[in-house]
Amino acid sequence: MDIKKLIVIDGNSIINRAFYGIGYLTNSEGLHTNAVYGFLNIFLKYLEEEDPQCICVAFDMKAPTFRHKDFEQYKAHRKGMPDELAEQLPVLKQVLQAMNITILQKEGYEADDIIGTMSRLCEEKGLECVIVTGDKDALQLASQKTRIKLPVTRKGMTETHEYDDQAVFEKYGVTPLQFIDVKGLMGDPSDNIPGVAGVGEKTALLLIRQYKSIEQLYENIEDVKARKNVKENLIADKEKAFLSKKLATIDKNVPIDIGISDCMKQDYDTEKLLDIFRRLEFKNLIQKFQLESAEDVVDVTECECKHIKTAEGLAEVVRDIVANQEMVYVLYSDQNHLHGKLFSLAVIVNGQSEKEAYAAYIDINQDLTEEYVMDMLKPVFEDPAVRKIGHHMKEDIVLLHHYGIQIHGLHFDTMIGAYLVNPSRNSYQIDEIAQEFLKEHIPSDEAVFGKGKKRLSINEIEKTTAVHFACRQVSVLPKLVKVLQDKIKAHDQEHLYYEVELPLIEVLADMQIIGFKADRDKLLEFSAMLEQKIHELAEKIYAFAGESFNINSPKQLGVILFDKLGLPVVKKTKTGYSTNIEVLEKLKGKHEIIEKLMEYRHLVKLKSTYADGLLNVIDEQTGKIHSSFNQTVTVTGRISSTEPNMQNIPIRLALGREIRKMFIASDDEYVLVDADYSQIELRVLAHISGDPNMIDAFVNDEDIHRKTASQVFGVPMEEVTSLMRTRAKAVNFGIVYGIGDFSLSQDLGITKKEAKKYIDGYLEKYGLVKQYMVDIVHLAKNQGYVTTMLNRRRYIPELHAKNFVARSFGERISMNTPIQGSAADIIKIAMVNVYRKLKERRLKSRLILQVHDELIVEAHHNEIDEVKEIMKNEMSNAAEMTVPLVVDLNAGKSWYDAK
DNA sequence: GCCGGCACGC
DNA sequence: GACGTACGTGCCGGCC
Repeated sequence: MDIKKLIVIDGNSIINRAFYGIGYLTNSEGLHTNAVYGFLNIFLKYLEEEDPQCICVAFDMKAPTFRHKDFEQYKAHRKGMPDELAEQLPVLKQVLQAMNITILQKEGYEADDIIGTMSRLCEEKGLECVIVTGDKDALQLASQKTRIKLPVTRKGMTETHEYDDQAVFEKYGVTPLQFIDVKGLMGDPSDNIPGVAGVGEKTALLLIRQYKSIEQLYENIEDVKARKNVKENLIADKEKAFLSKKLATIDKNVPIDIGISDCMKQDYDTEKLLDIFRRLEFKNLIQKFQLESAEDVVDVTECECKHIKTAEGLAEVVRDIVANQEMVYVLYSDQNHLHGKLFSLAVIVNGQSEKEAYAAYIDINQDLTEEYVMDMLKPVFEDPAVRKIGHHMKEDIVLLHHYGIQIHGLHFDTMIGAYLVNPSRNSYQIDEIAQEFLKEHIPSDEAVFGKGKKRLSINEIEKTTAVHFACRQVSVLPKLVKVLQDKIKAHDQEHLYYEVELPLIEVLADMQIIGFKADRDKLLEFSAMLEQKIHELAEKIYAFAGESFNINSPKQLGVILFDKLGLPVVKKTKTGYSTNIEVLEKLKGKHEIIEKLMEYRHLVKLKSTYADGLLNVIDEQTGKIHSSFNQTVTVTGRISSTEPNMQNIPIRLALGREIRKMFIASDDEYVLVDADYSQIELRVLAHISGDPNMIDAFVNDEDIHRKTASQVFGVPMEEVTSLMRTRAKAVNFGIVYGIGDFSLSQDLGITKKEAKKYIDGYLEKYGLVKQYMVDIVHLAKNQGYVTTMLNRRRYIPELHAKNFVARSFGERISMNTPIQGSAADIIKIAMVNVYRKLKERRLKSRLILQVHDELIVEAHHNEIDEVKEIMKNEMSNAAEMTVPLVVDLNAGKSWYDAK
């Protein structure tokens, strides 16, 4: 292979960035892994981008360098790296070794010097050199052949700034080599390089642009025109300037005995790499590198697995299940749950008396027909005395429903269990939680079935693979139950689990099964109307633009607005001009096109996401929308909704609100009853903080926003203006959602300072709220997590971040999560109780929707008053609080009318 | 198939 | 003063 390009990574600098960039990540043994993980992601990204033939990573060594000999204070005050980072350095080196990547380090030199040396070697051979570092000092190495890639964090995103010599000059107006002089003048506090007092980056750049180098600057020192004290300082600190320049100069002649050809890319040592990645629990990297196939992952103690093929075999399994009064199972089906087809199931039958525990795999085929299997299993699934243990049982309930089976006796759902133990995971797949809680590896669903278009169902893969996979999956469940039960008990979450979350599974399944009737014709009509208006608007926009283009493309729109029409650029995104609503608001009045664009955006959103989006998910057989309500997605304990998301149906703007007219009762016998909590979060806050002022407001049923305005602005209630009330409302909102002064200032279009003033004023008037905020952050820091009224828990590792942004984020979510999470607890209790009451009284009415603080029951017209009473009672009595829980009720034929 | 920009709700 | 700010889901364009 011809060598054309070398990529050289500054190991210390990149791992450092990664460490501070990724808040917190450990494997289940508590070994910190964030820095290694972040490093590898950055590393892989650049390898992909550059596709070099040669790769090396340079590291600093602990030993003093030549710079220390010149200047003993060099990096003197630098604190050693934190232990959490230090422990990851050797791990990273192991990973790199397993990847067969050359590691360069040399006593007495810094990584920078080694990098400089490698770049010199490249230049001499005429090769391209790409340097990846987080340290701007490396810019002095830029040339035609040498590019510096500098990852920077902007708006929470990592993006890369890339420099060759020209780019350096364009950005700074100095050449790469002059960059050394710049640093000589300005110094570098982080390395303890002194520089010249009072000279920062701005002044240094100006001076070097003018005088080209420190040497020439001092030759002409008399003529230097600068602020008086700058000149004085330059003269006084002359020695320091030269010393600093020397310290800042990268040594490109480090004696290393490794050449570029020694860095040739080689195959990874996959076995070693898999081993390390497993220990670090880098699951997605294992997949990305394709380090394991489904068969490799047998770490689970093999259990006896019976492949049931006959009616007699099935009968025996059923007998054993009934004898044990316990059924641990996993169902395998196609993905269409509402009308899904069951292909097979795996069950664990626990050891009873002399009989050994065993796993059984039952698949449905010619010998064991669907009807037969269902007939056999129905009594077992429906027997509440047979304890059901499964994973994601809501889907099982939905799936079995159309087979006419109602699962009873839910005993433990491992997915929900794992969620309560830690709601911050982004996946609760069986293999992942088995890894975390049992340290057992089993193949992932994706590894066996594939994903996306290529995904297969279990009856399309090889039989023995299927049987093994299913048995391994089901065999971890009993063990998971034990571990999770212990943790739930230790966390004092048994009430939350058994009385709230577990019964809620059935409620959510029912909501999904029943669905919400949608008016197809009206949606079609609405869509067509929007289509027409969008078309008209588009024509006007093209006319203003002088050409037609894709208005939906922010990229093309940016070109039109800012390049062609010359409107001022308000904000940029990572990839170009920003054209979001905030920007458009600022441009309003500057050009007629803007208002049309805003309207266009609004209509397109309504048409694509709502009108057409909803039409797409109306079930053909039922004519209803069967949203899936997920119980393990949010970190705060709220429920989420998908396909479609029923929790973001428009309400604020009149036209959008029309959409709610298309959600209707399923037939003439029914109406919708909508009940929503009034200010539930603020009431929770009043309760939790015990603030008498706020409690008073709710006990006396005052307008809380008005009251807040009166408090914060120091005027009597009746003198509160609508502007004051709006602002107070935003502050209340901010407190509830845990936003900071920045977001509040954005929301209100005021300065950050003013926003801070409001928040401070608020906390002063509600003194115990302030006390709560202080206490909760303190508590969270000490114990590592916060809890809600029902002991729902959220860990907040960000509180220990060194990075200010991450830490403040941690503080805000410490304050906010107990509020939002307790509100979620309360409405979940209410849901379970409303559902129960409707069942107990054998009513035809049924719960069909939850939107965070709102419940909708589709009520039979003979039952409306009873339903209202039930909802009101169960919702307002869901929790004992020092303030009343007020519920607003409405009934109507459509969601629009019922709200 | 994935990511970024944007926008809707609470 | 830094730094960029809740919780979600879904659509589109643009890139691979």
